[in-house]
Amino acid sequence: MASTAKSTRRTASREARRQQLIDATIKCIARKGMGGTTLGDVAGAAGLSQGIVNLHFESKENLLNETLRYLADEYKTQFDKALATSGPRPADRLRALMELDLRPSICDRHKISVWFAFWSEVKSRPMYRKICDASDRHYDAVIESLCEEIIAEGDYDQISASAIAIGLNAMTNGLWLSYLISPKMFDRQSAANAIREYLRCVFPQHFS
Amino acid sequence: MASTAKSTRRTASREARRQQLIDATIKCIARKGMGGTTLGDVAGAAGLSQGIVNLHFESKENLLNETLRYLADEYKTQFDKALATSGPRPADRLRALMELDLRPSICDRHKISVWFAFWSEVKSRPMYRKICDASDRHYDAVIESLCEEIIAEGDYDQISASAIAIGLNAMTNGLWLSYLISPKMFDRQSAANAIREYLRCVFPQHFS
DNA sequence: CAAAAAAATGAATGAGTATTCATTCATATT
DNA sequence: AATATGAATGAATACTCATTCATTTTTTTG
Repeated sequence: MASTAKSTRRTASREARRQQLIDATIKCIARKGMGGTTLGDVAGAAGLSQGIVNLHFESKENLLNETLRYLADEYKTQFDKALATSGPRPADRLRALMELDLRPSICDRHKISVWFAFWSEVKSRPMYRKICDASDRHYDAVIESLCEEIIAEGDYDQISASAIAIGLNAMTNGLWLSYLISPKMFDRQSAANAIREYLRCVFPQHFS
Repeated sequence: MASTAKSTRRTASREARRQQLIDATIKCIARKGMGGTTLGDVAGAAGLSQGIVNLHFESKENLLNETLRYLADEYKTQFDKALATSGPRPADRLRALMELDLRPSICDRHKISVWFAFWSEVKSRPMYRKICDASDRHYDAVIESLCEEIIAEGDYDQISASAIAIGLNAMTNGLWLSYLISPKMFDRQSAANAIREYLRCVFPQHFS
């Protein structure tokens, strides 16, 4: 069953329980899609009872909002950490960010399908857009300023940092989609190749 | 409306009715998301009655499969046409394909959100994957062989046609996502810039 | 034109689902 | 040991939605 391994406690702190339910939600959306996920499924996956989600989250809508917020926070944490632990040179930092998106903990088919589930409803649920938009702009800005530094360092003329940043960001998201649709054909390896080839062509002095 | 202008006929050919319902489905998914779309909504959007979908499609599952198939066919038609009407040189043909993905009839926020809705359920609905996977591989193969021709033509060393094709494909899909999430910030213009910049760096002799 | 066939309607059905709430139970406090 | 607290349960409720089907409307056929 699902409630295993945790402990023999039947009660947990409010925060622990909420996190457990968010984890279960992610698992269910990956397995059955956003539309196919019921509160019963979520409670079941968490090894808990029927009414538990409403007890901790009031409504399904709220649970989904919090789940997206968790995914966004989780990504931001890893993003910041990747930047913090990377070398000082802008090329190293950019490389670290690109590697981040292909790390197994992030480039995981289950999680990717959950991201797409939320993205697909961005148009009908303003809250989803709000959460995604804010983060995305931030990542774009960071990558763009790294590109600017690299351009300033090297002998690169007539290259638009903004266009490169937008393209890089788009490429990583698109590679996730390829992996989601054709996991056999587009593994992490070929995705890494595509990004490496891109960086090699744009910034030949820095990436070779 | 869809069936208007023709005549006062209240009945339409089987094919016309099916298409009308598929159009209504696309409209509903764009407006309310995949999960929020009911058969009542679809019938209403088509200006027809409650049971109409089951009459023409047997089941909701069937309607959704056919809708995805229609989207895939529609894209394939435009893809083939773009290739057919483009110049003979591989660089021109590649440019034509890239422009295709940014054409308003394809890079339309409603339609994009529907694509994402289907993609997000690829993992839980094998049929969706089957439909998407086959087309995607074909487009990748075409783009890859164009890249190979371009590489053979020019003085490009150590460039992997496969990696470039995968990257290009991923980038266009990713740009759709950016447009979906931040339509104000990522318009067609900046998307076109990102692709142009990429091609300029990879194949400088052909794209400048 | 009459009869038969086909298309469309929309009310009824029943399965499924989010939400509520009275009750149970584990834990902490006295 | 007795009491208090609030987490958790799971049956009951209210509601939504896909599907069915008896009936009506339209088209086709002989």
